[in-house]
Amino acid sequence: MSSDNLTKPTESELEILQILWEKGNCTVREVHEILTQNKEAGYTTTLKIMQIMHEKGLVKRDTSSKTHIYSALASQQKTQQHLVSRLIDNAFSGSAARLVMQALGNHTSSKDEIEEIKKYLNELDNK
Amino acid sequence: MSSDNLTKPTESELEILQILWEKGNCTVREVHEILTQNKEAGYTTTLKIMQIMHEKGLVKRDTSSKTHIYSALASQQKTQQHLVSRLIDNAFSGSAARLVMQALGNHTSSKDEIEEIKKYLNELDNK
DNA sequence: TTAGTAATACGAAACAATTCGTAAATAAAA
DNA sequence: TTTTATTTACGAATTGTTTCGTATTACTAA
Repeated sequence: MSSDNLTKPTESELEILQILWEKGNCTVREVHEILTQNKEAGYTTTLKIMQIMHEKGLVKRDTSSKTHIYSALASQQKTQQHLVSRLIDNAFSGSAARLVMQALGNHTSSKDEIEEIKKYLNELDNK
Repeated sequence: MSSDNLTKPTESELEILQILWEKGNCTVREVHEILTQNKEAGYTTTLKIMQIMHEKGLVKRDTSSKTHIYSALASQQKTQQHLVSRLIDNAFSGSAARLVMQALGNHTSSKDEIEEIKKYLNELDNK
């Protein structure tokens, strides 16, 4: 499958994708500024990874001006779906329920969030 | 932190850990047989990975007889917890609820599983 | 005892991801 | 125009993972 690349970003690539998903269009500089709020990294490192992401088809870029503008090509929905499925298979013996309970148990979720999930479960029932 | 290794197994290591979590004690041969039900791999490859896991402290082994007996040292619970947290931070902007819904929406979960999760959510409410 | 089988140990090759130095191109400022 | 700063491009070093060939050791059966 040629779309394999689209769903298997590395961790560094994921960090960048998250920024692009949220911001839409970004220069390397903008992405780099956000990245380095949390961790150390050289500018050319960020640049290189984004160039590789372009080669892989994870992002597209507008090169009409000297400073290129990047945006995500990999869909947030599909990427998340793929990562979750892999984790379920990989570490939870294929049981989505076990992953869900692990996720809810240890990440402090607000009452609102829990209500939302209940609503969601009821909808699943009615199918 | 020295326990970092315990919670960041590679994918190959996770495959093996899953087997050890389920079976308890295993020889390399046993693990290898199970692994190769799903994918190709040479015996010495499986062996090598298990040896590295031993160096890293992910597994322990009994070497009193020629055929070594391996078992998991990394706790299933802690490893899963760590992986889920990372995924939530990494790909779901920190929202456990979003991950949960993604997980439930795309993995076909049985009615029993869904009931179990509902029960679990109600318990969470009562805390 | 000898031949064959199955195990471990070890090292190195192959591959992928990350990091960064340096050069070249472009644009902006002096 | 000349200098300075910013950007891209490229290549190479580093690190980590996976894979496997080969040697050695121990056990089993002929």
